[in-house]
Parts: sequence; C-alpha cells; structure tokens
Amino acid sequence: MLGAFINALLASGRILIINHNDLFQVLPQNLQDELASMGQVISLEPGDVLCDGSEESRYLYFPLSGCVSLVASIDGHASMGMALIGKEGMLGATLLAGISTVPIRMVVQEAGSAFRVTAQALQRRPETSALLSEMTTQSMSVLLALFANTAVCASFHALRPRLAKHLLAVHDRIESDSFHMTHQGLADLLGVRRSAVSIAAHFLQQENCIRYSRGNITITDRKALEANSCLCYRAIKGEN
Amino acid sequence: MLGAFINALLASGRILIINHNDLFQVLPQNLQDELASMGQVISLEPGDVLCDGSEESRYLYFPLSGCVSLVASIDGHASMGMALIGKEGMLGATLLAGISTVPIRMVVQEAGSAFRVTAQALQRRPETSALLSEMTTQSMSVLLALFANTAVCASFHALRPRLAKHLLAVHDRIESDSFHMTHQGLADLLGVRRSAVSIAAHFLQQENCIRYSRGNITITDRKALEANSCLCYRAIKGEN
DNA sequence: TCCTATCTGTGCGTTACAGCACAGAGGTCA
DNA sequence: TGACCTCTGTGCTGTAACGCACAGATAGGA
Repeated sequence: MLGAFINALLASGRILIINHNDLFQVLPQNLQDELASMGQVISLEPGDVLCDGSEESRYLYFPLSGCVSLVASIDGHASMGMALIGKEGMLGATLLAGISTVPIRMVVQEAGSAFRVTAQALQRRPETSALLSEMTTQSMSVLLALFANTAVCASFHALRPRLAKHLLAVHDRIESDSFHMTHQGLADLLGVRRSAVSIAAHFLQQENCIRYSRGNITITDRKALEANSCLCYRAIKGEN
Repeated sequence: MLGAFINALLASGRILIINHNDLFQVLPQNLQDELASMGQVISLEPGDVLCDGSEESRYLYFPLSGCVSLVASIDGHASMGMALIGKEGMLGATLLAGISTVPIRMVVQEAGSAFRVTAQALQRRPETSALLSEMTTQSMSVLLALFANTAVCASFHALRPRLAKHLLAVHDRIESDSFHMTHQGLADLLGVRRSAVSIAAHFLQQENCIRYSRGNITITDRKALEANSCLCYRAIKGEN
C-alpha cells in the first residue's frame, strides 16, 4: 500500500523519490528523469520473493527503503543468506547472464519500496544501456566480495559475532532502531539452528546491545553491538 | 619454462593454442586470431599469485591448462578457497570494477599455462570490447554461483564430502589422474585443520577412491570418489 | 475470555572439528 | 650414510553447534 502511494506521487511528478537509492543520486538529473519514466516504484513486503533463482530475472530493482537478502540454498532445503541489499545497492544484475543452477533467491527482509525497471527497457537507449552495463559490473563485483566474506566469516567466526554483524547490517539499511525478525528468521539467514540463535541473542540482550520480544528487535546500543560483532562488519562497510 | 616453449610456438604462428580455453573455442576464427595477437601465453607454476586482491587486476587470464583457485581471506590470515578455475573459465574480470576491500587472491594450484591480455587492449576495438563485457558478465555470474555454493556447502556439509568434491574439481581441470597437493594445501583451501584433512583423506584412501603419498595424490576410482562427494559437485558441474 | 499459534528459553546427549602435540615415515641433500 | 626437512598418522581435550524435545510466555483471534 505504501508502494501504491509512492507510485501515485511519482506519477504525479511531484517527487522524484527514486533518487533515494544511492546509485541514482550520483546520476545527472536528466538521466534520473529518463530512468524514472522507464519503470515504477513497487512496495516491498517482508517475505516477498523478487526472484526465486530458477527463472531469469526480468527486472532490476533499486531499493529505496527496507532491505532484501540474497539467499543461496543447496540440497533443496539447506540455505543461507549471502548478502543484504538496501538502498545502497541494486538487485537483479546477478542473473542477467543467465539462469544459475545454484538458486539464489531475493527475499524481502524489511518492508520498504523499490524502483523497478526491466533490463530490456534500459537496453533500448545507448545512454541507459551503457549505464546498465556499468552498474551491472559494479554490482556483481560488490556481491562477489560480500559472498566471499559471508563464506569465510561463516566458516571461521562464532555465531554470536555473526549475529551481531547481521543485525548491524539490517540496522544500516533501515530508518528505525526497531525491526521485525524472529530468531527462526535469523537462523535461516545465518544457516544455524533456531536455538543457537536464541542463545546468542539472549547474550546480546544481557549485554544491553539489543532488546527483543516475539519477533520485534530493537538496537539499544549500537556501539556495544559493534563491539560484539566480528571485524568483518567494518571490513565490508566500505564495500557498498 | 613450459610457458616460454608454448609462447615460442605461438609466436611462430604454427599453433593457435589459446583455443584450448573453452571460452575461445566458440569464437569465430578471425576473432581468435585477433585476440591471440593482443596478448601472450604465460606459464602457471603452483603457488604463483596472479593477483593478490589488493591491487587492481590489469590482466585477464584464460587458463589453457592447470588450475587456479580464488582464495578469500579475513582478519589477515583465515582464508578459504572460493572457486577453482581451469580452461573452462577466465580470471580477472572480478576485479575490473575496482579494488575489493575483501581481498580475493588468485593462486595457481596446478601447473599449466594461460593466455594473458590486458583489459585495456581489449577495450581498444569495438568487437573485442563487446566481447570483453559479455565475458565479464558471464564470468562474474558463474563466480557468484560458485561462491554461493562454496559458502553453503562449507556450512552444511561435512569435511569428507567437501574434500571429495574438491579433488573432483581439480581432476576435472587437469589432464592427468595425479597431481601435487599436500594435506596442508587442501586444508587451507577448505578452511579446516590439516589433521582433519588427513583423517578425511585417509578414509578416502581406504575406500580406494584415491592414493596419496607425500603430496602426490592420484584419483584411482573416480566413480567411488563421486559417491563420497556431496551433491554440490553435480550441481555446480553444469555451472561452468 | 479462552483457545491456539507462534515465539522464546532451556536442557541433554551427540558430533565434528578445533587446537595442540608428537612420533614416524619418506624424500633430499651433504 | 647420515642429517634434515617435509609430510602424514594419531591421540588428546575442549567446545561450538547439532538435533531433538518440551515447557513457558505472549499475542491475536474466536
């Protein structure tokens, strides 16, 4: 519903909200205008699957708020969140080159909105086509670094710092200090048992880093949370 | 020294060995010839670092034989092999878009040779420039799938099947059934202790899948090795 | 208000691997 | 031949997380 509202505003020409995405902000105004006319703003609701990895992604998404996680899975069930993308990035470029046999789903984590445009539309005009290929390369390069970090971090770091890192990553991408996320949801993204997350989260709460209750998590002390996260968090902050 | 020999052959115009790389084989002959004149064949020796991740990769590498692993690291020491690239792929595209703060090194695992060319050279001509961007996108897309698989596999699968998977991946990329690789080397790529690899390798030897001694590994029963590997192996075979 | 589904706390045996240490075996070089 | 180095086997304790199970707490709907 938020999406429809934003869309109406966009259509009315009174607000160019798509420049809420960092990638758009750096573009010249005329290019922003042109892009805005090529796609539309949609709303992102938690659990929405923008692309399930088995089909080719027709759309590019530029989140304006909220965040989306890239979830990789094997054996049909074991899965893990590889990266979290918010308004600092884009989605969909990953699958331009064809369908991957290793399915990577794009799942909305926190509600928000995104500007959506088809790759086809961008390819029609030389300027936007050049822009597309540049953004695509850039975006995939960032994802490679994020994926690699996630892999090594998951192998070497304990759950607690990984949890802290993930919570910080979410916090970076939303406006509020609170968001909705159950222990089970976190466990799925971190690739561990729910009970393990409960223990780690309990500790972070005792340390007054966070407060949570029935799926509502609040970051109460960001500095303390950073102190409990692994060094990866700082390492990848420059990445986006 | 093998590289120099190949290079001499190439220069002599008597052999167009660069089409040993699968990506080249599909190109029209005139484009192959043109590309061949733009770069040179180099030899790959185990341990060679083609790019250490801290500098921008000036070259693109198209392996003709042997294999190269992409190694990601964190905290300065903990590291893990994210993907193995042989003559089915290319290297260097990953870092075209800029320097990554998550360093990914390209380390030669098995001796061989590669065709090397600067991105700059390819960008000079429209045909090769278009080819470059297509190969880049394609290559990064493959890497994303491989990275994701490595991450999830490392999180959910036991060491033994992962070891088997890795040995199969090496076997796929070299001519021989034997290759040089110590338990310590495998441990570094798999992100585990050397002693854990020793135990897993010992088991695979008892199962008559492999034989090894002082760094020389021989695949004696590929089918049996496949039976001991995780399903990931089959999943990613279609990926390259 | 009660019922029910969801979310969280927690316990316990099991397992895989960490982390360390040392011994023995097989090459290599003097 | 002997000294040395590298590679592998193996043993030990410690521990993080698995896998499972169940109970208590909370929210939301009937």
